[in-house]
Amino acid sequence: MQITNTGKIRSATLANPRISAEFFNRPTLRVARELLGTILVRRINRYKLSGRIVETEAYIGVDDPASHAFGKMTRRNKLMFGPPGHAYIYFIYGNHYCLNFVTESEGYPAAVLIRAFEPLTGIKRMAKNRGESLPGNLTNGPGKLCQALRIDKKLNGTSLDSDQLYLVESDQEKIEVGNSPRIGVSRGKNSKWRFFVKNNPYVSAFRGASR
DNA sequence: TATTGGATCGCC
DNA sequence: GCGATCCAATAG
Repeated sequence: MQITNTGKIRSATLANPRISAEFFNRPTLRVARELLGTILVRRINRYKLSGRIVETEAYIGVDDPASHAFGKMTRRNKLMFGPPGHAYIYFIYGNHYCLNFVTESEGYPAAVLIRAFEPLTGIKRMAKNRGESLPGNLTNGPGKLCQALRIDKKLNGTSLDSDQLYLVESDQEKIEVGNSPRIGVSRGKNSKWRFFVKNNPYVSAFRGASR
């Protein structure tokens, strides 16, 4: 713990530790599960937006037919082949961005999609970014989350060591985790690679598909 | 160069 | 349940 010369405790020393790139250099299913409950922080200038991750999905290897990395490396997916602990962001359906974190060792293409988080700080600003007032409808879906946090292609490839986007450990008690097939995929429906915090109201809305 | 379909969302 | 909207990948 550091004390400044005015006797104040530095707030940085009180903050929970950051999650390092090593956390992501592990099997993707484990990373996807263990990301639940951690805190995602987005800093825009001096503003801090943060929330607790409550829903993720894993995309693993060139044999996963639902993954962008299915088959081979392309211009879009090449970050998935890169080093772990970086953001992979893509644009989809002509309207939305999706945020992923690259996992596993360099050369093996895998990532975890962040589908939803529970807003903690900067909620008013997230609401403004979304043009939406209902707190439960700000970040309960991958496209909504990116809109609320102003995440777009400019952050593609950002390291989680950066100050714009990073993760910190949470001190919350244990959570109950559920899993299911991934949402919105046309192939790879048999793999139950979606993970979510049970009974958390900020998990994405059910859409006929799975839960 | 043209075509096709998508890790979504909001509204009908 | 459906259309918006545009980019990336693939086929030609």
